[in-house]
Amino acid sequence: MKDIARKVGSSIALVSYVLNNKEGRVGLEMAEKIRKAAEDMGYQPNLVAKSLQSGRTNSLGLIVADISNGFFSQLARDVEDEAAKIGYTVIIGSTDENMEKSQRLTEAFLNRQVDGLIIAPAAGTENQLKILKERKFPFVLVDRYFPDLLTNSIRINNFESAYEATKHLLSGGREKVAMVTYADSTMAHFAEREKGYRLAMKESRSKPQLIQVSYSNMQAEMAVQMKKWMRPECQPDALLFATHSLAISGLKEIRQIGLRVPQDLALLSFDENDAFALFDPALSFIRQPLATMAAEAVKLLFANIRDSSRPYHQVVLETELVLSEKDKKKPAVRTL
Amino acid sequence: MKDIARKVGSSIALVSYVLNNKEGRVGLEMAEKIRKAAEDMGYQPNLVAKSLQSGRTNSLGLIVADISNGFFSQLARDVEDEAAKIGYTVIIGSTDENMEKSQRLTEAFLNRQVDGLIIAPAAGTENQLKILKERKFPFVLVDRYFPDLLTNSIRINNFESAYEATKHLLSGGREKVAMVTYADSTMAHFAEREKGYRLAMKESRSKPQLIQVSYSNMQAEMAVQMKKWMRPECQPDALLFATHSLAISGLKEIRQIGLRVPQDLALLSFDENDAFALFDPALSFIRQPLATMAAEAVKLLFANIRDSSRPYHQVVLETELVLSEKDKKKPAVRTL
DNA sequence: CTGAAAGCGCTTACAG
DNA sequence: CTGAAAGCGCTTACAG
Repeated sequence: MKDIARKVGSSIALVSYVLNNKEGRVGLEMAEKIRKAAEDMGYQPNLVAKSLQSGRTNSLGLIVADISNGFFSQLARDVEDEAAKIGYTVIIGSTDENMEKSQRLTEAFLNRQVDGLIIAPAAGTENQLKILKERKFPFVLVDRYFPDLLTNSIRINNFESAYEATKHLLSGGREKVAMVTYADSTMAHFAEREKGYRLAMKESRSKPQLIQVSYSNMQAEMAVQMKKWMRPECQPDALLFATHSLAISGLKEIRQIGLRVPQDLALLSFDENDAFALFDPALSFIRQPLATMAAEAVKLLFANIRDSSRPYHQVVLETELVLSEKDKKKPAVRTL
Repeated sequence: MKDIARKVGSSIALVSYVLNNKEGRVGLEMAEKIRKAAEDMGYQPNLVAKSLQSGRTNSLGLIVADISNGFFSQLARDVEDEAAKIGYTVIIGSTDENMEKSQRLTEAFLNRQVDGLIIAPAAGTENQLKILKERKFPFVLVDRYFPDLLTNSIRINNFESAYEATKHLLSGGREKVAMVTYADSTMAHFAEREKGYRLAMKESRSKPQLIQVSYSNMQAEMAVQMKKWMRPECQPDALLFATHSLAISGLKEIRQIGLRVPQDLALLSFDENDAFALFDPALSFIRQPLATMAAEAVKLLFANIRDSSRPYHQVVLETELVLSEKDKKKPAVRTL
């Protein structure tokens, strides 16, 4: 800008006005000269300087468990596209479900002066969120949330989704439907999925059975659990997976053990994944509306950025039970 | 910093020195007071101001085709981890293989004053890269590269990988190995994969056969192509997929058509994917060393940032042919 | 219609 | 050992 001003013999202020299209104030002739010089010299604004001045960076932080996880990478992509529409850039960080990493990421992003955060919070991060609330810093939770902490949030109807999915499995003539979920998870969205499952089981007078593995040692524990449960004398006849990661991990073991699907075992999972379509038979699954989730998250966040004392909004989205061809056509019959 | 200075009754300069541990110059007593005040007041540095002053943002831009693609999301995760080690934050953008989007992203990232870029360049973006070169802006290409444009780059040995993979398919008693790749792609890495395939075919006196689909309309074209080629009279007995996206798309059609793997068709793909392990039989694949790729990319970029006239480095990494159990045990026999 | 000046939050030579 | 000052590249009241 300094160079442009020197070249056309004006003040830096005028250059700023023209280049920001605030030129009610600037002479037409001068404006034209400035625009031309800027073009010729290939002027590109320094957004860092702009941010320091304006207090806004037009960037937002996205904090997820793991960006290499297909669920979050798709969400990230959708957030990227939504953010781009309003001129925002996205910085991404992965917590690995670890409180300390979450804390570090949050601080790093705040220091970088992001205008807001979209967070799929890790377990145990309520306090970090509370502090953000107290500071009136704009953020929106996605996927997960804390029932006791009022914030902006986007989530799916976890309870109903799990309930319907379990009902579907039961309606196929299955009785011993087990749910595969995370051990020792305190996250409300998993608890709700479990509750939905339990209610459906209760209504059909079946005994609920959880198969649990830890997040950090999933595959090894899945191997142990599957070997333990998939013996003829106690074997479930259907499994509901709480996430696609659990399903993929579980499918590997099921394949290994040599169980037949759906004869021995019917399967249904939360989330969508290429592997589900390619498994034989294709898995039915609960599709989350990720694009909508991203759009709503960005919308809420942006509204919160504009008005930091805006009331909290909670958006609950509906899922879709996507049945594979085989699941649609032939209600399963236990053949064991 | 101003508040801290006022509270302890020092100048802002001193606060800066102490908080940046450059305190050979500051009295011990004063230093201690400042540190305590900073702690009490919960001081967090404004990195935007720091960046404006220093001319460095400690952030890097990662430009890929699509962050929701498993290959790139894993790469992004590895880059994130490597960058974090040296205090860098990663901004991610997706080009959708589109030149204009690539241009916009590059400009946006430069305006945000990223210290450098890691780019999986889209076709036709040589000129954008040339401009970066002329400006001596630090960047590193990953995955793809342009043979006629000397830059920092990390890539795999595409030619040899495809050659070995094709050899493997041929060694199983197959003859009509076809390669599935992108139509009208001008990217060198795909050309090299094709060359490796062609050489292996030539050496075994087999006729090469390409099956090509476009990136933007992959699934629909894959359906057409697969129906066209997978008829008994002309059907290949093995397929080499140039990327995991092509493989997943192709597998869906193969499943649809009802071909038996490996009896009718042996399969092998570049890249790794959960779906490969869960397909029956599990697919053999060419594993790219993504973590190493990310580590080398960040290392090269960082060296380039420190020394912008550093000579260009080209790193070529080796891949690993990962054979599924079935591929290892029984060499396939044509049973059609 | 235009310019000089202050300021965003920090760093760092410079002078004492 | 410490403070006053200039400056990073921009924006925007203010005064003319």
